[in-house]
Amino acid sequence: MGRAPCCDKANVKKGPWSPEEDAKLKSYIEQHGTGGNWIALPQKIGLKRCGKSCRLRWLNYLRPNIKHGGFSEEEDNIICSLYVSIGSRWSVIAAQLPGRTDNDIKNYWNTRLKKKLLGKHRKELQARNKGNGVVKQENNSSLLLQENSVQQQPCWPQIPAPPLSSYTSQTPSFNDQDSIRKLLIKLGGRFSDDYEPIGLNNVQFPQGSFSSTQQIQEEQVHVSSSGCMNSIGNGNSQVQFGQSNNEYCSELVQGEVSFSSVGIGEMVSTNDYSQRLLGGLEFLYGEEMINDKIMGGGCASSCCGQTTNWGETSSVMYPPLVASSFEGVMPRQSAFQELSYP
DNA sequence: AAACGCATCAACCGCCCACGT
DNA sequence: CACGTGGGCGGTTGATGCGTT
Repeated sequence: MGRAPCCDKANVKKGPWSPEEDAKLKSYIEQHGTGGNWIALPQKIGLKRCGKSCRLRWLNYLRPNIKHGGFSEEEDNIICSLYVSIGSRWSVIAAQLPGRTDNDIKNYWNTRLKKKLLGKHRKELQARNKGNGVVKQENNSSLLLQENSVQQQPCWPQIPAPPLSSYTSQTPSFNDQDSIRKLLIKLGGRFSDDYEPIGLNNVQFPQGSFSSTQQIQEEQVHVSSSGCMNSIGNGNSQVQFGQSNNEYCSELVQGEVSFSSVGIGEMVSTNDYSQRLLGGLEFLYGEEMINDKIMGGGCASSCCGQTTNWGETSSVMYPPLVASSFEGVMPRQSAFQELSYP
C-alpha cells in the first residue's frame, strides 16, 4: 500500500507557472510567510497547485536574491570540489553558493560542467595517447583509465562534508596553506592538537586558483595502498589519508596533520552509500571502477595491497574529506548536524 | 525556410527522514 | 513503538530554444 498523495492530483494544475500565479504566491509569502505548511498554502491563496510545487517555485525562483545562470569560474571550482568530496548533495553544495539553488546547480552540473570537464579530459588523454601509443577504446571509462588500473580497487573514501557557511566568503582558490587548513577543518577534518601551521608545508594542493580543471588535471593523484591508504600528491609531496587494514583512520600520516577517527573502510563498503556518492562520477573514475567499488565492498576488502597509479587518470580530485565523529552511513538530512567541529 | 538533433532548464516524481500523535 | 504526514532531497522528464544541415 502506497502512501497517500500530498494533494489531490486530479485537481491541481501542472506545468509552467504563470506570472499571475507567481505574483499570488510571492505576495502571500512576503506578507505572511509560508505558515509552516506548504500543503495548506495553495488552498489559502486560491492556487490550484500542489504544495510541493509552490515550495519549489518559491525556493527556486521567487525567493529574493536568486541568481540564475552565469556561473563563475570560482563557482565551478567549488561545485567540482564539493561534488568530488560529497557527491551529488546538491542542497549542501548550494548552501555554499549564495543565491544558487540546488536545482540550478544540479542542472548546471549535468548539462555543462560534467561535459566541460570530460571534454578537457579527453583532449588531454588523447594528446597523451598519441605520444605513448596506448590503445584506448571509445567509451569514457576506458579513456579515463590505464589498461591495468581497471582491475584495481583504488581507495577513495567519500565522506560527507559539514556546512561551509563561510566557504564562499573566503577566496575559494586554495592558494594559501592556511586557507587550505581552514577549509579542511570546515569540511570536517580535525587537526591534531599540536598542530602547527608549518606542518602543512608537506601538504600541497594545486596552487593558485585552479582555472576550471586544467591545473588540477596536471595533478598526479596517486592512490597507494597498503591497505586503505590514500595519498594524494602533486609530484614531490603527498597527503595521505586513512590507515591500513581497515583500522580507523586516526591520523593523517604525512604532513603532521591528523584527522579524527573515521572508519573509512566501513563507509566505503556501504554499497548504497557508495553508490550514491559515486554515482555520476563515471566520467571521472570510469564505470567499471565505479561498479567495482560499489559491488566489491569498498576498499577495505578489495584494494588492500594494491597500488593504483592515478597519474594517468588525473582528474578533479581533492583530498578525501574526513569527518569527525562519523559513524557509519550518515542519514541524508541530518548528516551534517551530527558532526562535531573544532 | 524547413527539418532535425542537441542543449538547457523548469518542473514533476517518488523516496527518505523527522516529527507529531 | 507504530503510524501518518509534511518537508526536503536527488533523479528524471518534457517543453522549449538554438544551432546545424
